[in-house]
Amino acid sequence: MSNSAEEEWVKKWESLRIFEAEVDRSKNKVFVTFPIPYMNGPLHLGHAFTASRVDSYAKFKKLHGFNVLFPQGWHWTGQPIVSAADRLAKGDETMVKEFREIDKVPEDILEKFKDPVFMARYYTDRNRQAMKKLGLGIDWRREFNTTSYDPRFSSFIEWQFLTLREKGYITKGSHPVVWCPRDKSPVGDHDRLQGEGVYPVEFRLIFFKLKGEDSYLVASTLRPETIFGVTNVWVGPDLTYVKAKINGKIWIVGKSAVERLKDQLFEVEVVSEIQGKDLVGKEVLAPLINKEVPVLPANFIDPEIGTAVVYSVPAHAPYDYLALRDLQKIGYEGAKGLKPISIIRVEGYGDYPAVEEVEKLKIKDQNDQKADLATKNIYSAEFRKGVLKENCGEFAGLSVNAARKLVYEKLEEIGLASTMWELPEPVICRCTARCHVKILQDQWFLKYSDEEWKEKARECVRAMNIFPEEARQWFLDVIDWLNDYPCARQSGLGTPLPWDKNWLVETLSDSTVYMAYYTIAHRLKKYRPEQLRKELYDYVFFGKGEPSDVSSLTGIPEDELEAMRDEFLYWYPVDLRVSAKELVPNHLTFFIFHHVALFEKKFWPKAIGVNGMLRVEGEKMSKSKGNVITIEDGIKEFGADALRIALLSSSEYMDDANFKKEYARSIKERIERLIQDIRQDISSSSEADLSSYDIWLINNASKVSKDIEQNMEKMNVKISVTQAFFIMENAYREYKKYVNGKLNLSVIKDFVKYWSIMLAPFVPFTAEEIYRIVGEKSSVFLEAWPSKIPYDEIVDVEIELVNRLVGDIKEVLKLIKSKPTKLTVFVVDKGEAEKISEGNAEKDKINRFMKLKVSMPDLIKGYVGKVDEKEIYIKHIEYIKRQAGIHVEVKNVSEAGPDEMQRAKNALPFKPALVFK
RNA sequence: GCGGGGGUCGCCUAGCCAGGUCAAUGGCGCUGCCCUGAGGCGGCAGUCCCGUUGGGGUACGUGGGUUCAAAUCCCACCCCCCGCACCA
Repeated sequence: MSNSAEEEWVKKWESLRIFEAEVDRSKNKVFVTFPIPYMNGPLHLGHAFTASRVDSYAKFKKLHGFNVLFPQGWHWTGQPIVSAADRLAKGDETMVKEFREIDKVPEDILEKFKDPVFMARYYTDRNRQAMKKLGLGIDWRREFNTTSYDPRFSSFIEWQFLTLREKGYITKGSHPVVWCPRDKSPVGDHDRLQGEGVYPVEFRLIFFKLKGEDSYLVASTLRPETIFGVTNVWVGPDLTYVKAKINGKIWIVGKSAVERLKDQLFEVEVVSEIQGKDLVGKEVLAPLINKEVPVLPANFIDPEIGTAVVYSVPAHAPYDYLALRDLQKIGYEGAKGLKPISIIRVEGYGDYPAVEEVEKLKIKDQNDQKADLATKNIYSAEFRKGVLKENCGEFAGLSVNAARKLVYEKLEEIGLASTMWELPEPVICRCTARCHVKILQDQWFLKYSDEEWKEKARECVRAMNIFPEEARQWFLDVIDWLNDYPCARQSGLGTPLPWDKNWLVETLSDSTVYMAYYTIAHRLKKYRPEQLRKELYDYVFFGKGEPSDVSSLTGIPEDELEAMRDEFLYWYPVDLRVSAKELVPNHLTFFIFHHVALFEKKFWPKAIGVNGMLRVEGEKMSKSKGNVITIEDGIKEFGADALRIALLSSSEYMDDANFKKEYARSIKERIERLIQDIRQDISSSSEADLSSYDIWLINNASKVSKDIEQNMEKMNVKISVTQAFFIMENAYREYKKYVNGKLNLSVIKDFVKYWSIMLAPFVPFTAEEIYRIVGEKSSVFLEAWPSKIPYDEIVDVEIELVNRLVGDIKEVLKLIKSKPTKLTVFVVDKGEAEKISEGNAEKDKINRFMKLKVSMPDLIKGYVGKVDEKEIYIKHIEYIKRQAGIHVEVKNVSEAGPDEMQRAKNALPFKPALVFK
């Protein structure tokens, strides 16, 4: 179908207000939602995939007489739109290129993109068009965007957060983040040049008192339990260290650690600087074991990690062993006599795992990259299976895992340990600065760690329908795992926190209960934002207060307030929300948390659908790969309906979907051919008496209709599309073959009309087109789903038997080499069939028949001996002849001549014998 | 590492929850024939191996097990994908 024909239908739906949802208490309602997409670019096929699934369900429900609400809003909250605008303003070439070439933004528009709000508005307009063209049945009157540029929506977010705070779900606290010291902001994964997936971990700081001095060399480690194997302490001879007063002690740490310690709320007062080489040679006291060990030089130390002081455990740490070996190789005096001390027993290694690994991997020295791998191997083996040896005092016999915690606690107790956050691997910001960990203070958190809150969320998940079922456990796991979440930011777009206007409600937090806002969004548009006070929402959502009071407070008429309350009570809860699986651990779970926090149980979400991620030609879509296909382009190339089928039938459950252009193209052609064929068939056929084939055709529609009903209830859209489109098409083609082109007009009209309705949820435009061909004038969406199409099983049995016979004939014809001109089909005599099926015949025959029966479909199994097989074949003799391509006659076995009997006697019920001549 | 999902006949994909109707669905590709001036489109047939009467053999990541019977259930292993928090 052409794009312009599709657009005509969009206009028609709008003029008929087909998808505008009004409260109607005579009908049951269904409220479905698709997450608001972020407006920093055009929507792509990933969005189209999920949105089409939602839409199919909505339309399916509508055809079942439900009053359906499917609204849509836009997400503007957050940093990326602002960042993109900034980069554009600075003339960032790759950014310009992306906007021009991938997003296809016209030049005159692009110039204005340095204004982020302009950009968001522009994409919102474009994407609304794209969604309309895709045929989504959205009630556009209820649209909004999520920032202060939509002040009505902002008033709703203010209500939400004030209410959450009142209920005790918001707290203030501090939190470690990956921090860029140059940008002075947290650095997420996507903002990094290097170090993706690196997160803060806790490094233990261990204090080694300098002999004869009142200061401590502070070593950092991930493995405090190894203190029992310490042989020396390493410093970088060329690095600069400082003496600093921290928490009442004098610490000696790398100079570059000072800023990091300060960012982690340590009060640092630098006293003096000291060179690493001046520390070398001193003696320090290892805590807990009270052993004097020397300070030695090493060059593997990264001054940007930890304190630039490392204590040495050469038995279990490859770098330590290598550094020691390097010193001993050059005959370094201070390293003489130092030997690894084995303290951990671990399966797969002897006493000195570090030595073994170094030798196995043939590591040259401490500058060899392979030492990293050796370290990882030992770390992981010892963590999982290691046990502390007898030389570890009271910790002997403990697992490494347990000892790590206990040793640290003991050290902390005696005041000789502390903790700092650190990045285990370098992280480089996009601005090229090296990042470190900063503890942010005075952050606002959503208390997802709250056990009572979690329990309510679990209760909601347990009661909900979740499609597919596998996703349920995932939600429960996420709820367990979830911790307090910082819900406000200081940059980007959004709604200011009502009680602390320096902060903006962040993007995953302001998109959790907006579905409630949809119910009244169109009514709020009549009022000024300042009228939309907390009391209004309290009344609409909680029924709190009197309409008269709220009316005098807000200036909104009482009847209008009641109408809003009515909308909410009618539409809520959300009956289905669908998204891709990437949103399970965040957005969808937050959606649950906020609902159970704010609303009473009857308004908790009813169902969530989760689908896989969409790939294009087997690859993940990304701007850098340049393989992003926008909805606009997809529609232009394939048409909305072909695009929808290609997407909807690309995956089921949580499997990743794969979009292939070639496939979409073939669907486009099929749709066009289908419409053409139907048009032609209807104009060229005429009325006739009802035949078995006619009934068979309608039977197919009947079965498909029921199958789709069952599958759509479980959000199994792929199989439903297959049924509605492919199975129906195949049945139709098969029918034409049976009747040899002589279609029965009223039968195909019925069939096609049923078909148009069954297609409507999936390919709305095609459905309308076909619906029109059978002579209907308005819209297929005003029809009712054909739930009660008659079904005649005996006809299906007939056709199945005929098909089995035809299949056998073809198989034999393929095998025999002679060219027969005539076929006689010998059918078991009627009484005989019953006897065999009752087990009253020759043993061999019964055995063969039992085997045959196992391989029979249930459909025909029950009819053995109960239908007149011979009569059936005679009835369909024309079709059988056509398929066989030779003359065919049907006889009973008892009618076989002597020359035929040898084969004829092999006939079984539902398996006639074939004699070719 | 932790959690979730997967591995099916050249490629993609159905079936697995409720074991027999499974040599296994559909599409693409490929082969032959028809249509066409030719090509595309379309139609028909075929596409694991063997087989002159509808049969047999081998197959559903690998290796075991349960069962009269396993792609389907159980166990172990290998491999792939997706999340893992200040990011939408």
